[in-house]
Amino acid sequence: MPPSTETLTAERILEATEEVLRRHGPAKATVVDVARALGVSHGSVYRHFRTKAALREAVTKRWLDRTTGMLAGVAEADRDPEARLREWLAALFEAKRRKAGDDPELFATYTVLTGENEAVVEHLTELTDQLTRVVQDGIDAGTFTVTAPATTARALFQATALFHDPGYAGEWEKPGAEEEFTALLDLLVRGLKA
Amino acid sequence: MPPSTETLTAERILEATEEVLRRHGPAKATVVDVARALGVSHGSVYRHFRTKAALREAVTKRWLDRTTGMLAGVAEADRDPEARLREWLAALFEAKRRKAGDDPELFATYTVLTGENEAVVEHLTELTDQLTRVVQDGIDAGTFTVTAPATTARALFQATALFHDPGYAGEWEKPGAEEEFTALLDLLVRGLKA
DNA sequence: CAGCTGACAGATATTGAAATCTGTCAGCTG
DNA sequence: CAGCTGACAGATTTCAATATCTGTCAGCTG
Repeated sequence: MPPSTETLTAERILEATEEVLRRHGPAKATVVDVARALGVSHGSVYRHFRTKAALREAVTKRWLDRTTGMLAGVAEADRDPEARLREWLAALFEAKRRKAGDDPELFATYTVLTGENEAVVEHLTELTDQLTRVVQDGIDAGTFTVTAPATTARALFQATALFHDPGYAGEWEKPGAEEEFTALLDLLVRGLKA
Repeated sequence: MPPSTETLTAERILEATEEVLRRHGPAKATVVDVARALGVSHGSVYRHFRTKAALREAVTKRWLDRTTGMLAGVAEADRDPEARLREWLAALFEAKRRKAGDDPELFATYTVLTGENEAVVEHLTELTDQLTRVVQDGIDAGTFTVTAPATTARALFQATALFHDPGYAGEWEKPGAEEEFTALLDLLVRGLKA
């Protein structure tokens, strides 16, 4: 609507794309819609993003990076490793649950987007790397008695998939979910400390 | 094709339905197809199953019960609880992986069917009940030091979702899958024995 | 008369023609 | 001339007409 006199930047296109996705959903959001929202021709959008897929990937990466950044803070906090591990996994669960609960349609939109992207692979790698660092610290501190931090971190991440994989979003608001998460976390921490 | 002279039974209808599902897939398999395969009118099928959904549910239940029965044998074997637990989870993973690998289309068909049914809830309950018995035996034998067998069994089942939930079937044939499964199982068993 | 048939109404799926979208590019504009 | 436009070809989506399916039931058949 606002034809705007500002220069057309990748950043402005990404913002407009998010808005169009929010309004129309992943199936109906078109590059033409994005151009219209910016008051430019769709050819201009293709000057900044080679394909529609590249544009969607960039928006997805942006969204995933917000979570990654938030969790990095929790992972690096200067506390004892067990508390940090518990806090990190709880923060991941809580962040996902909040997003899914607050705006289910937008969450569904991003679930579709992450499903069609390769960007999500890097994201998962980054998250398990953060977890690996926490596990390593726990080993160094003598709290955890496991030997392979990277393998263990992957196992922890996979074991808690039910509480962060978007495919299970429907389970997150059920009554016993919090208790089940705690029970699982307790079992895993027992395993780490042996 | 064979109009058959035998009586029309629920069992024969279920077999024909499985065959039609195998041939046409879940989206295109119709009650008319099933009737045609049996050489009867579709009205006759409705004499045995009130709705198409009921028919599909019966076929699904049948399929799920095969796995449940197989695992019951593993769960009841007279061995030490830790070995039984490992064997049970490995058998579950192996059974799913084999089904998905041998006939991906049929597996996809049943994945759709289980997704639309309530029958799957009972199935999951039955499986966690089997696991609970193994955990209980482990506690009784003094091998496992956890306290709540049912809660722990649910945690174990959820933690291994990546290796039995059809949604992750694509991961099962990847190179490191077996090692990741073992790593996770080791961590969980450590937790049980504390 | 128990069990099956086939016609029927309303719901759902298929189809193909028309509309829209993606990605390109020659040329316009400031 | 750097950046934008708008027309275009081919791919994809939409939409409405048509066909098929689901579930019922009155009546046929052995």
